[in-house]
Amino acid sequence: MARPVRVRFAPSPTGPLHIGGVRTALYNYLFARRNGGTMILRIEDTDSNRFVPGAEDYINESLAWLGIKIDEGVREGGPFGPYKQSERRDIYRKHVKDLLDAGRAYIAFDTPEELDAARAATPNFQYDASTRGRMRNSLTLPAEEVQRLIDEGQQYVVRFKVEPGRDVVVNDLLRGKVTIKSDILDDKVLYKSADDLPTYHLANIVDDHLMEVSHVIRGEEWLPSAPLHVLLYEAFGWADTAPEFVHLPLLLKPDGKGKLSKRDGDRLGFPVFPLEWHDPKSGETSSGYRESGYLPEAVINFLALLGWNPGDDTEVMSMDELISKFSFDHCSRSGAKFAFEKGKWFNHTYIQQLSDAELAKLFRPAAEAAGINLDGFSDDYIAKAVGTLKSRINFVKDLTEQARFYFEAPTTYAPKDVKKRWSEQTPELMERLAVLLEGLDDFSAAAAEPVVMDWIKSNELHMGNVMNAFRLAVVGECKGPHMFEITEIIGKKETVKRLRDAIRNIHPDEPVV
RNA sequence: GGCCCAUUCGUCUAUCGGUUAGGACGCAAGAUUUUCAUUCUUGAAAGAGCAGUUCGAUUCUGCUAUGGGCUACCA
Repeated sequence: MARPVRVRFAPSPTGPLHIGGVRTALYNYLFARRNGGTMILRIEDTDSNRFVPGAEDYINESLAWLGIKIDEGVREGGPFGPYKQSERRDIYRKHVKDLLDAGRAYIAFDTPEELDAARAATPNFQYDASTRGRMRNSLTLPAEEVQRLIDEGQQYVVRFKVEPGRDVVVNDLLRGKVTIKSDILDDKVLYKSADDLPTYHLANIVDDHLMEVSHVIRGEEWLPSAPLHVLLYEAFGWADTAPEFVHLPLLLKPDGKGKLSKRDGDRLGFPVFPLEWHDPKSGETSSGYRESGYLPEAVINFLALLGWNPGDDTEVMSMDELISKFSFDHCSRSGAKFAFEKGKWFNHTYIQQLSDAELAKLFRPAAEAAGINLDGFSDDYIAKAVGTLKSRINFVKDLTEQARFYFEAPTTYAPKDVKKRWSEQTPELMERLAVLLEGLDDFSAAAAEPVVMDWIKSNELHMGNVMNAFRLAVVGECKGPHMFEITEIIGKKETVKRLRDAIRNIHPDEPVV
């Protein structure tokens, strides 16, 4: 019974990888690593109509960014290739023929129009044992006629012949035995002559068998077709090596009804894709977690906990910790609303674990995008600057607003703060402060702060008024890190300059727009 | 319509018949702070409903309700 664990993630290249798909990939990966198994990436491109250029690269890049490592796949190779279904036509053709020869499948010539007509004529029409006898297929047509139609180049499909009157049992690791009657299954299309490609169902079973997949871990949307897959394994005579099934609950909309969709992200302002995606057809751009300033570790951690828990209260876990704790025993069976608020918190938490230098590195591209000119500032300066802001941000991109004053002197001053903190006497007070600061030799926070505090005390000044006006002059508004951390970083010259600029430029009496 | 799956605070979840139903996010209040945050403390907040099994049900069973999925020559 104990055979090597081999799992696969099998997306179709029909667009960017959805965050729900990412979670499915993650659970496959965690399970594989936990059990010393193999992670396969198989590209299921059997729908030639929906193929989207760039989607496959996107999938690879996304998984790489997230740290989900593939052992066997199109790029990685492996002993069970090819790993792209469109390159496995010969294999599928052979297996379709096997099924046909064994009488487990048949050829059907009904056109889409004829099928539509049948559906319109019969309520709840289904192509199955009760209707196949009156359709145009190799069961109803004479053999010569079938051959003639094929020779004529008529397009056809191969349908699976589902025998009615059976209870089909799917053994799901999460849900136990799910039993359904074979009567409600239809004769699914397994192969289309039009593009010489199988449908998902056939390709999936053949590949999983040939690739010796031990566990099929996929979304709940596949549960209804799982009985068909069980029947297919039987028909091929592979029932004894059929994989275990795990049907994962779906990711749902944060509000309202239904499963999470691309639209929800646009509507509620969070990404539903790991990476930014430019649709080659529509030309529209969808935001990604990476470009939105999420750390891959945070996305992984957040996603892992949407439908799984380690069995205790631990929440912040690295990939290695997730692997060491992962088990389907602690997987939930119900859909999880995608509450991205907690994702923000995870990102905040992971940012705290970054060193100042690491954060500075991430800040650079974000600053550039926001039009902050970092030229002339040393790595050390930037690291110190973002370091003072680290605890205050959820995303790297939050820095672009909050860190700006480290690189550009304020040109405007928040009207609300001016009104509250800048009185008639303030300019004179600030000039005295500027003079005091100019006289300092050591401008470090540790040295400067006590001097200014003493000055305030000995002159019986109001600390709140002094410090807030000071802050307003240096930062442009009354918020930000500790004042003397700021002044230490920007230095004496810049601090004094900003003080004098403010004295010159702030005019609280002027009406502000 | 048919079939299948699910149902604990607003959200993600713990509990594997006996608990004051725990944690986290978010929210509120307080403390800290020269500002804004951070941080810390505290608080409000849940077993869908009805039957049954049982000495005892959030936990097991059934029904109802609700939510979700599937019902293509898409995956």
